[in-house]
Amino acid sequence: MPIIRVAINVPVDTLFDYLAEDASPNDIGLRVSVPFGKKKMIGVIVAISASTSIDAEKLKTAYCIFRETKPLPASLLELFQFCSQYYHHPLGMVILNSLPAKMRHNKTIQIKKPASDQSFELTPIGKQIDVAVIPARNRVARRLLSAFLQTPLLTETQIKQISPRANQWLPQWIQQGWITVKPASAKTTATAVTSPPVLTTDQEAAVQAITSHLKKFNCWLLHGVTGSGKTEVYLRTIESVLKQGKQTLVLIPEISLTPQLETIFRSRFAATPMVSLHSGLNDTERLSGWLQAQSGVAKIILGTRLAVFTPLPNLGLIIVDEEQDSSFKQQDGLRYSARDMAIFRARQHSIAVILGSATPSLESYHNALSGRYHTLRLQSRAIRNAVLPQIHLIDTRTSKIQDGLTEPLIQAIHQCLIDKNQCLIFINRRGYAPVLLCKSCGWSAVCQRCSSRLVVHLRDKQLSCHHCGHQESFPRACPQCGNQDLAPFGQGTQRVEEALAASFPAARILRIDRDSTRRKYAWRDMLQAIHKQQVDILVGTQLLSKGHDFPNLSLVGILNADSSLYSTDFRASERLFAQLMQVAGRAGRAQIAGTVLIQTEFPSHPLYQALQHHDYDGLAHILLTERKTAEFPPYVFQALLRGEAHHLNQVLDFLNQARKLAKPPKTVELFDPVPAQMHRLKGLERAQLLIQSTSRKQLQDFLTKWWMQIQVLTNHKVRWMLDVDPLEF
DNA sequence: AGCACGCCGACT
DNA sequence: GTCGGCGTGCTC
Repeated sequence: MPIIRVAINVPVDTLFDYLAEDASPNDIGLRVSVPFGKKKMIGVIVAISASTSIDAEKLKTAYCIFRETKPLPASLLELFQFCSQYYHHPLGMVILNSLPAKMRHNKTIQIKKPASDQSFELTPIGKQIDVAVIPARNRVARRLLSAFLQTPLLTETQIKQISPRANQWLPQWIQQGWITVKPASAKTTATAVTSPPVLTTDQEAAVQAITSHLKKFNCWLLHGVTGSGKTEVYLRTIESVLKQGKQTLVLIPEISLTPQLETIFRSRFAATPMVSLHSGLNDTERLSGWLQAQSGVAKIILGTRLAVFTPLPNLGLIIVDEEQDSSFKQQDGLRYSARDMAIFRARQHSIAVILGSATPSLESYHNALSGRYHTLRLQSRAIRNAVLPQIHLIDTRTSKIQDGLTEPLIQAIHQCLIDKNQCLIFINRRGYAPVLLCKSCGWSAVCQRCSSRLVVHLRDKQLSCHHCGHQESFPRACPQCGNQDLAPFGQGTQRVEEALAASFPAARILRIDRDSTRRKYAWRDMLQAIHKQQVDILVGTQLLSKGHDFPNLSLVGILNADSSLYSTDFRASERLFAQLMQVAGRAGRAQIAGTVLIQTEFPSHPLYQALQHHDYDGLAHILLTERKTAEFPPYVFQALLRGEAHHLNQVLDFLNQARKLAKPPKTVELFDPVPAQMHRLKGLERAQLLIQSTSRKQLQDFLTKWWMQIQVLTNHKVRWMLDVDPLEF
């Protein structure tokens, strides 16, 4: 009887062998129901074999193989294998976590017939029905009828958008003669197809370059400022891939931007089946999208990072939009980078992958400089000939600050309100560890060993390096200028909103952050309010920097950006620049010339200088030089051994034990265990140990051996894991 | 991850 | 005597 080798969602990196009477090599990649301990589990068949090393009495028989869906293709299993090895995460967990929830249930999948997407039209009888006829408690029915009364012709998709259960009323209404069914072909008249714009020279060149090399692996770094028309390049390349009958995978960051891009894509490719896979979907919707992708029906797959693991039988192109965005790296469990997995997939299939960004990650930029990636630049703003925003710096050492706002900024807001334009106040309120800073010359305390910034520990008047563990005591005065007024840096920003309200009592102020957008339709409602000009001043944090066009926005004010300038995280400057570029891009996209005002204590800092001149390359070179001398990525490859337990000492002990076990080659360097930046999280103390090497291969080989050694060192008090290419420390 | 096994202390 | 605490080890 054949033996199947099954990957199961358990935290042990082993495959489990089972007897399966009816198994054949065609079943590799299918789901299988198996007995596991006392439980019934679902797994995925990854291999088939005639023999096994497992004792005959231990070997059990699989319950059944689920054959109602197509198996996962071999290339996808290969991707999982790579992912499991590279990130040191059990294969079964990698595979099963990538599947839609319904595929993880130990049940057969009910494949519903594909939606015909027929339309329904209100009849003359229907037009005379008053909404009040429907009992008020049938809220969905009322909404549906009012929708019909507004637009007499609705497609099934549109009806589903009103409510997933809205279609339950359709048969009844057809019987009552309120509505009639229209065949699907009638639909195209309802959606207007937008005519593509004329390409700029840069766009033309980019499209030309990519489309003429679609059938071999190439990584294209599409580098263009906000508004330079990256989306149009995506659309043209996709068009070319569609002509070959192939699928395109489009990965986007984890933000509320999905619907916007989806709308653009749908209106351009109205006749093309497209699915979008993001966290807003319920289990049924996700499964349906996934199945359409897997069957090859869906030609465009738009999704967030998890979508990189979707089976795509006919993949022709991958696009990673906003490639520098940190949400492409998962921050718990399997800590994979969807961007890097996308590149691996493109290489597997010998196809093109486009990394799009206005401010590429230094890793990608470095790869482009070294020739591993090809750069495509989009220089000019393509949209309506809009000009780049004017960026001005307000020196907070000379301008008086009141409740976080300077006089010039208040003046500018005032003028903006008079002109009946909208303004955005961007508050950078990320909680960074305090660093020691000289307010007169800008000197900050850095570690001699790794030039990472030292963190202030006020209790014992010590400075410590969260990279290598080095400790030293407070200096009495600034070693650079002798100033004795050294203070921990980083202030709260709570009072800014109140101050704004006090200064502009007549203005309508809207605060946008995690809390205020938590409610389901909050974000959508807010956007509508902004577009209808019901808001004068927007106050926001990180969330606001991305994506959306605010056509009436003419002023952007940026507060408290300096704290990231002196962060202990070596990537903070890179992130700040990307974020400020994005926020600045919000201003003056349409007819209005935008102005950006940045309040800072350090107006001559290279980052602000680069920002003012829209000079990404200038800053990138400075930052890369810093990274090179400090031996930080992209010049070295890193991994973290992370541990968490109830007491910090348990974690540190564990990390020290692990460190003792390690026999690293010369090229691999291990640092001392240090507490994590967020060292208390959910009641657990977290610490980590940095491993770094100039050779990715040697780092990997070392990690693989070390991982097995650590596993023997079983310590149930400490939960641990490896984080390869970490972004957060 | 679950779950069972097993070895110790505090109870009716 | 046994109930249950969680440290340890296994799951094909």
